Amino acid sequence: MAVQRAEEQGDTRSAILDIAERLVQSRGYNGFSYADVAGELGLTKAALHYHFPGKAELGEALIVRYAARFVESLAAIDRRETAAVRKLRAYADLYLDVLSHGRMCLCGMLVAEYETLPQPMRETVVRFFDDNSAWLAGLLEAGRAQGGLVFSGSPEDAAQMIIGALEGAMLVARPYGGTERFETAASRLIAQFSGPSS
Amino acid sequence: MAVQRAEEQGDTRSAILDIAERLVQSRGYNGFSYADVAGELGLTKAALHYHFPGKAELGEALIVRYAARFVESLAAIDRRETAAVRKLRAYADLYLDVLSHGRMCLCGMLVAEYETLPQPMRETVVRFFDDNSAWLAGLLEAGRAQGGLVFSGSPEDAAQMIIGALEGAMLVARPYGGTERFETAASRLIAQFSGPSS
DNA sequence: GTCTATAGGCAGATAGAC
DNA sequence: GTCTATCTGCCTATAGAC
Repeated sequence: MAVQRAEEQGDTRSAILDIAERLVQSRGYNGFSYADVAGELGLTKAALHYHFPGKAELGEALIVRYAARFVESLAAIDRRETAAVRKLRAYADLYLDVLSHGRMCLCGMLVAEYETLPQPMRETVVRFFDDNSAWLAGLLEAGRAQGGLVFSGSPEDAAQMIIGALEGAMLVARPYGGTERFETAASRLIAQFSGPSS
Repeated sequence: MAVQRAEEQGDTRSAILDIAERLVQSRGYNGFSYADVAGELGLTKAALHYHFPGKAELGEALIVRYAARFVESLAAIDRRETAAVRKLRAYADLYLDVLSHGRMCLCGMLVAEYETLPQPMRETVVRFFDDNSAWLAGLLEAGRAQGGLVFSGSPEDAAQMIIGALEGAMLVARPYGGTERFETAASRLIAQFSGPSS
């Protein structure tokens, strides 16, 4: 059955991505190896090279999938929430969900190792932040127009500040365990953009 | 001359630390090697092992020196500035100075790789953040009492939020080059703690 | 203090059988 | 698709000469 073969192929590829994603999010791109992934999956390193020619292609695929899921999550927020403050909270909860699994944001981890990344990975990581910034800036601008959000300066600058604050809060929270540190920081951040009424 | 020998010994040791520090701040602990340092210094790898038995000891020494210098910078701020808002600005400028050399905060980089670090390095990295948090919390508390700073919640929570925001702003700013992104984010952050008068 | 030489291991990657 | 076998290179680290 061609369908089942395709599924199994997709399953192996997905399984590789799942394991590699977790390893990168916890140990970094330079902190994991093909041997690590193969060992967990019960395959050999050579089998991995069939699905991904090299570590650079695997890394690139990781970012592409992660970014696509993030974009979908943003679209889901737009469908689910109407109030700008609630959208902002939902955005922070995306980060919280990652941290609750003991992980760092994939792109936050990779941007730390930026200078060691192959060029294609660099560009895709930066695009992740640009996409996030654009979505957030749109949200902030609309929220200010509607009166639900209050802040000074440009929406773009505010968006970049929020992204940095959330990434940094995740980064520093991890060694302390749990999500308390992040949640406290995120709440304070959101409160700064909430109007006096809410 | 015993004195000169001691100086030269110290010089080599310092030179190793200088190069290794820059490499870790730009490439990460798992992104540099003894060969990199030895190559830049014009020595062999074996010579490095005379000064630092292993990579773990070198890494530990890096954090200890970096943290000591940071503590000294905090003391200098306390001597130089009186207004809490100006101290806060000076604190952010410590981060800005690092970024202006194209580097990430040493401990911000290491905390990303936390799970791969030897235990002694882990503890020293966490202590860096605890020390920063304590100094900042004291500053915030005094500033609020004197009326120069305005914020809600505990000084400790606010301090942790500030540290995370500054580390994250550095992290995300690097691939874009320059310091503009960081400065914009830092200014917005500080403004949030400034009273309406200033 | 620094060197040469070398050990032992793991990295990413490839060839070819099945 | 996955395997075994292997390659080349780099890694951290050590021994011993100078």
